[in-house]
Amino acid sequence: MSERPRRVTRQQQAITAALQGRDDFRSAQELHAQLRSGGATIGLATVYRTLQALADEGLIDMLRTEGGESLYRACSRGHHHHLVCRTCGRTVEVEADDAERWAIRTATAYGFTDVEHTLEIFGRCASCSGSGG
Amino acid sequence: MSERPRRVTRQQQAITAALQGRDDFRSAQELHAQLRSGGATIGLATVYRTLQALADEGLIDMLRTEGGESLYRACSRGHHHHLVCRTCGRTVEVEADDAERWAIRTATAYGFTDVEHTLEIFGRCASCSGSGG
DNA sequence: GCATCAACTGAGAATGATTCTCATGTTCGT
DNA sequence: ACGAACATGAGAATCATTCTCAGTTGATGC
Repeated sequence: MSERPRRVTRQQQAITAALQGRDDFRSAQELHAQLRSGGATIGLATVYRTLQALADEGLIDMLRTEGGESLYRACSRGHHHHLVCRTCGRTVEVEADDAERWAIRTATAYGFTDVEHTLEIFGRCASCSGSGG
Repeated sequence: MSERPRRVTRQQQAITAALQGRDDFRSAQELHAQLRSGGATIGLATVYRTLQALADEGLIDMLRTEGGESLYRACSRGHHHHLVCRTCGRTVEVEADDAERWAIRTATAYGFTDVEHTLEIFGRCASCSGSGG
């Protein structure tokens, strides 16, 4: 349960910087491509490792698309959830205190411990609602 | 938006029967292995196709594990969510009317339409809490 | 019962994201 | 600067899922 010491490397700084620069979710693959095209020398494995480690420590935010792909984003506050536009990918951070409490209460009621939950809302945002149907 | 006509084949019946027989979630791979070891002649692709088609029509229930694997189960009622034990895999169906309403309300408040959501709760059930920690 | 045709099937290849391997490169403590 | 442990990265390996396409089978008409 204790976090291991982590060395400060050029690659990790590059990843962190790339995340800080923007506020949209990106996959490890995208991030890797962007870093490479930005001149950085970094391997895909390192991007995956670093993103997972950061997400693990709660330093960045992660969500999984319906296609099973993991997306990452620089994340601010503690625990929250996302409203994702399935057309343009825009995301809105939402706080889900109620839903959260409900999840924990429900799980506890059934005798479950060590409870975690995933909650993502997918839809079409106002800008994209007009187009395809 | 209209469901295509579907022929009644031996394979689909086998899959449906296998699902009806039990009440736990299984992956397409597991289901395939079970059908094969049960003497059925069925291909993996068919299992995947059929499960997806059934889930698509809402005839069976599907959830995605944290590892990104899709699990299926014969499903009764309409929309609901699951409480999954991460140790023994036991699942409890829970109704999440409140959480549901919250999700829709929140999404609508942000101008989103065509809203869907995923909500899974993972934890350790009472039977498994005693063991490993 | 038999022919016909389109939908269904299935073995294996293809795909695509993620993880693993392990030799090499870096960081950190001294 | 030195050494040792940790990090890196190119590419292979893994693993679930999807695709391909020729052969099979169910539904239908006669």
